[in-house]
Parts: sequence; structure tokens; C-alpha cells
Amino acid sequence: MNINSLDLNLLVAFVAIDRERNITLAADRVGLSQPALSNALARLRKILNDPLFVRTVRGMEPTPYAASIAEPIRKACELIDGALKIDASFDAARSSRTFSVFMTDIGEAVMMPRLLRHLQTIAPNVGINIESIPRRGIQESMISGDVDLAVGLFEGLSGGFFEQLLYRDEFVCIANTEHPTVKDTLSLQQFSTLPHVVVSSSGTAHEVGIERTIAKQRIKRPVAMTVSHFLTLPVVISQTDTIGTVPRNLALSFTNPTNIKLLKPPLKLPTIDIKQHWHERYHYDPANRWLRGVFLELFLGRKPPKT
DNA sequence: ACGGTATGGTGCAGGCATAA
DNA sequence: TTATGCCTGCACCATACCGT
Repeated sequence: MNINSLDLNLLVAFVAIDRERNITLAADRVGLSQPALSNALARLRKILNDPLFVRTVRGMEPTPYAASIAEPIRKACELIDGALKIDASFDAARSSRTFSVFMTDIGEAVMMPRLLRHLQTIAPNVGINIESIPRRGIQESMISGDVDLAVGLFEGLSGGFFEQLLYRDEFVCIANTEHPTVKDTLSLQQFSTLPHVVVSSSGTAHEVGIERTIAKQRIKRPVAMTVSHFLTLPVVISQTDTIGTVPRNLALSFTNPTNIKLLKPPLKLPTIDIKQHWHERYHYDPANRWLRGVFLELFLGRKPPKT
């Protein structure tokens, strides 16, 4: 049997007959006359080469073959019916969709509080599931549709991916407010000799950018500790004489502990373009467009306050 | 090609007559 | 009284034919 020769209406008729076990009632159900449905059944019998339903005292009983295909055909019809009912628009206020977003803990700390406050107002049932960024497979996850959006500093998302700049950030150095030698400024000498805490990041390019710049300027920094998350930095630095280098917006979100001071880096570090990235499969998706619009509305052109 | 109308065929239930 | 056979009416399905 070639599916190309199959009229999907015949499957609808099949489901109706299986449900009613009566041609007249099934015809009513699908909006046809009894003869029309009888004719449809005849066509389906010919295509499938099986009587499908036989007349008995209990009504039109399915043959073993019809009984075996009834359930998958019913599910297929329901699937198609459901697919065609999907609204082409996205009603954020009523939606209970959960979006998956690739984001570092920087993004979580900087963006999520504001994003969640906003969502609670306009889309109370919409959920955001932050996916930690894998070392490999970012593109694959987005192409497959497992992840809707990637927000932050991502390199190498190309070929079928779109990107949009949200805001530009810059690096600052942070140190303990009670640091014995670092006062209001940080010298290049201090930067080169004081122990650093660095982040062994993850798929993003923050540390890569810093490392690359430092290496290019032939500056070395002693690394006392490597942590796996940016949010661990202030905890370590607030209790030690180490220093660190982080995006300014992240540093400003360090409210606990509070004995962290921000310092202008004694060297030129690259700026950071925080972008949202999405795959072309979601380019016209109403829900994805809505989420991108939310990020744009909340974070486009966000300026870090001066220290 | 498909759906509608008209018509015929089939099966069942119920009523009735008849035989045991 | 019960069992059996026949007839009739009804419900339902299939087919032929026609129009769109």
C-alpha cells in the first residue's frame, strides 16, 4: 500500500466506523450521508485489501486486521487534528510553555531576576528552564529544538543561526574590601603578582577572551584557584586576598557577600557582546519570537553603571 | 473523484399459524 | 404448552446512477 494513494479522509471515516460500529451513525459523525460513508469504506477496503468491518448482530465488527490498525490510526488522526489546531500566534498570558535557554551563571545572576519579575506580570504560567552550557553539543541541542535560545557570549554559532546584540559589557576586577594591599585602584604590578581566582568556563568565551588578551600583552597572572562557576568567585574573594576579573554587570549583582569592591582593570580588556542566539527553525516561531522580544525589551542597550 | 439520491439486498425481531 | 416455520416490517449496508 502506497500512502500517496491514500485520502486522509478515509482514515477519518475508518475511525468513525470503528467508534460507532454503525455506518449511519459514523456518517453522521463525519458529516457525510450513509451511502457516501459506505462508499468511502469500500474505497478503503480496496486500498487496504481487507474487508475491515463486517456486518454482525452486534453491528459492524472490525476484522482482526482492522482491530490491529485501529489504535495507531486513531492516534495519527488525533495528532494531525491537534497539529492543525495549534494557534499561529502565541498567547503569553495564557501559555504554560516552558522555554529552555542556554545561559551561564552570569546570565542567571544578571538577567533572571529581572526576567522572572517581568514574566510574573505578563506571563505568569510561562516557565524558563536554564540549561547549563555543555562543552560540546550546543549547536546540536538548538538544531534539534531541545533548547530554544542561547543568551550570553557564544562563539561559533554559525550556519543556520541568528544572533541579536542585547548589550555590551566590560570587564572589571574585584577584590575584598578589606584587602591588605589593594585599595581604590589596582596597578598592573598588583594584577601581575596577586593570586587570581579564575573560572574554568564552560562553553562561553569570557575566560578565553581574558586569557587571549593577557597573553597578547605578555602579562602573566598567578592563578591560585580555578572555580567552575562565576558565582563562586565573590565567595572566595571576599574571604581571601585573591582578586578576580568578571563582567561588570555580574560584579554589580554581587550583593552577598557585600564586602566586594569593583576596580578598573590596569590593562585594556575586550568588551563583551551579550547576544541572544537562535536557530533558523525557530526564526518564525511565534513563541520563540515572543521570548526574543522579551529579552530585547528588558536588556537591549543595558548600560553598566560606572564604578 | 467525490458526494447525494434512489433503490435493492441482507439480517433480525416479532407475530402468527401449525404440528407435535 | 412448546417448538418450528413462514411472513412482514424495520434497520442497515451496498450499489447504481447522476450532478458538481
